[in-house]
Amino acid sequence: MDFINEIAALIKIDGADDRDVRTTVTVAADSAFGDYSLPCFRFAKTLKKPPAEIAAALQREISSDLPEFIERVDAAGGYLNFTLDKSFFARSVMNGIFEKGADYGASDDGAGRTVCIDFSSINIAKPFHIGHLGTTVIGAALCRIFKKLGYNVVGINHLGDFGTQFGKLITAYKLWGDRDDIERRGLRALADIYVRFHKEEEENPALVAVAREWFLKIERGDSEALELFGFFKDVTMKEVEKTYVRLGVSFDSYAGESFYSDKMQPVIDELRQKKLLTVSDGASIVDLSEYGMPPCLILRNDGASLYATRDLATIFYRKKAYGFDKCLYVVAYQQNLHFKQVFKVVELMGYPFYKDLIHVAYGMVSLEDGAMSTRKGNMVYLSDVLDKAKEKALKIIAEKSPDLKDAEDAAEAVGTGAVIFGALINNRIKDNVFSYDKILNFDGETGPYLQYTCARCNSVLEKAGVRISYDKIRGIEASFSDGTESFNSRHIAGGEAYELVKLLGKYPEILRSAMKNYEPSLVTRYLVDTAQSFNRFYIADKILDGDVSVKAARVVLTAAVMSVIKNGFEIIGVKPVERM
RNA sequence: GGGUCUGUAGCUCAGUCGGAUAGAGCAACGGCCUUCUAAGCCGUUUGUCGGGGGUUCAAAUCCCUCCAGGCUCGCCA
Repeated sequence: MDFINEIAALIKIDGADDRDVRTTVTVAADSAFGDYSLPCFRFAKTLKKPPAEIAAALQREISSDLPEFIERVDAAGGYLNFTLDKSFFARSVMNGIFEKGADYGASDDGAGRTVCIDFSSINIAKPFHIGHLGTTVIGAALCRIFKKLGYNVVGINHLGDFGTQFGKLITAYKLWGDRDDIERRGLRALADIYVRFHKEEEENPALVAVAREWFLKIERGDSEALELFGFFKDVTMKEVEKTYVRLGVSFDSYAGESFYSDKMQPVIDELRQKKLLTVSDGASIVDLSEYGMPPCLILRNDGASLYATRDLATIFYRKKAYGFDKCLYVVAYQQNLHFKQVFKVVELMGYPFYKDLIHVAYGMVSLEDGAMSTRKGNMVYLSDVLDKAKEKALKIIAEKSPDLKDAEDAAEAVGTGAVIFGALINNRIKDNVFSYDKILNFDGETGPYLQYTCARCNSVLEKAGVRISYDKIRGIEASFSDGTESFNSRHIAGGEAYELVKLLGKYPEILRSAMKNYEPSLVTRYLVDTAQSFNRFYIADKILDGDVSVKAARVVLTAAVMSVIKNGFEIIGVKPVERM
């Protein structure tokens, strides 16, 4: 139940409408005050009374007829503080978690609505590096969040599989390529000849003309060119798929740039017909000066299409094919202007759904010694990062849990978990300087910390003789209580236990907020808060101790924590670990 | 120069549609394993919330302005 709304409904203030009251009710700054508060200062003017007096008067009114979910109401200075009935509240939260299990926090808010999410969008024949980590895990998390809230989600990997770069690659391959080497070393071998091309090009500019020729051959459907391009694409997809599997990421569509190469002409025609296209320096542009933006380039002076042209074709195709209610682009903020321009052009073309196009921008990754560059071969491969993280996890396991079975699996989960967590803990707009020291830190606010907490829960539950899975969680409370009591305030008397219950109750709201703000870090951060709270509880209140009913309640609470953490793990793509 | 984002503890960051003493983690130092996983917990220490104005009963949060940094500004994507 929504306690803020329930509480707001109790409060009647002359001259203030219900909405004012509802938006003023807040979560209490400190549990010592209560659970929720109404600061009365803003009503002082209309009521012509000091805030403290208003609070006191409201306190008298409301106290006379308290609903069962409120234990007490206090006036403190200008604040009116509400303390919930802990038993009622805890039961309400626990029941929600046990009844819904894996569906806790789910809703049908998005029923009948479709959202397209364009993310990861790697380039064929180029390294899958740490720069791609952000878009990949943020996009995947957003897909899961929207799905959980009832939306139909289409995850799209908009492949970079079009452009002169492929002409360059074929040229390089014809000159120095070795098919066996490429089959063996994959993207690294392709990167090598690509780098070499750029080096040799400086001394031999004629190579560029050769590259252009090869790209034209691809476009014209020349069989050799297509065969080679297909080969590069196969090599790429085979290799990146392994990394996607490790990250737990999948897509509904891989339609990339080349897919739209024959879908641009109608857009160009429509722009012309709507008199939006003007010619400037030989190029065709949409003038956006009226909106304080540089022009959007549609056709080069040689008539070739551009990035924006393809993005427009993509938008109209997706609208037609999926009928999206929202289309998200999880793309780095370097392209802020590009998307602003393209969306503006859609608006100028007269399509109201321009409002549903959203650029979910995220910060850039750089190396400690500067920016990454494919051409210079200066980059960190994502698969290397995952490998090193696993290796480190394996080392720690050997130290701390030498008897662990399935150490390999645990290390893979923990290492990958650390990497994913690192990309999802901060607000997505923040820049990131990559360092192995940082990403391989497993102490404090990290993925392994969350997994460790999960393993701790699991261990307690095993000792308690409870095997937890979502479908079985429902019976636990019954089997552990002595039959005469259900979850009540005595069981959560310790401050830590109650704080934990409050946090668990917040999860559904966190998911909604993460969706609204396109911000998976809210979920990650919430999991950290919950894990911290559980670990404090674990130390403060010995779980498998005390009388039968207190013990039962604590075990139930532990099961609830594990359930919610696993639930959150599914969202952010971190794998739970039973032992580590 | 225009646009835009960022600026909070030594470092990395939460908190920002205004609310009660500004919070975590890392790093440092000191405690806690006679048994629910010490990848943990507790304690100590550190703040001109970039500067200055303004609005308000109340500002890290809203407005103005300045400063610093990132990104971006026609034929790459």
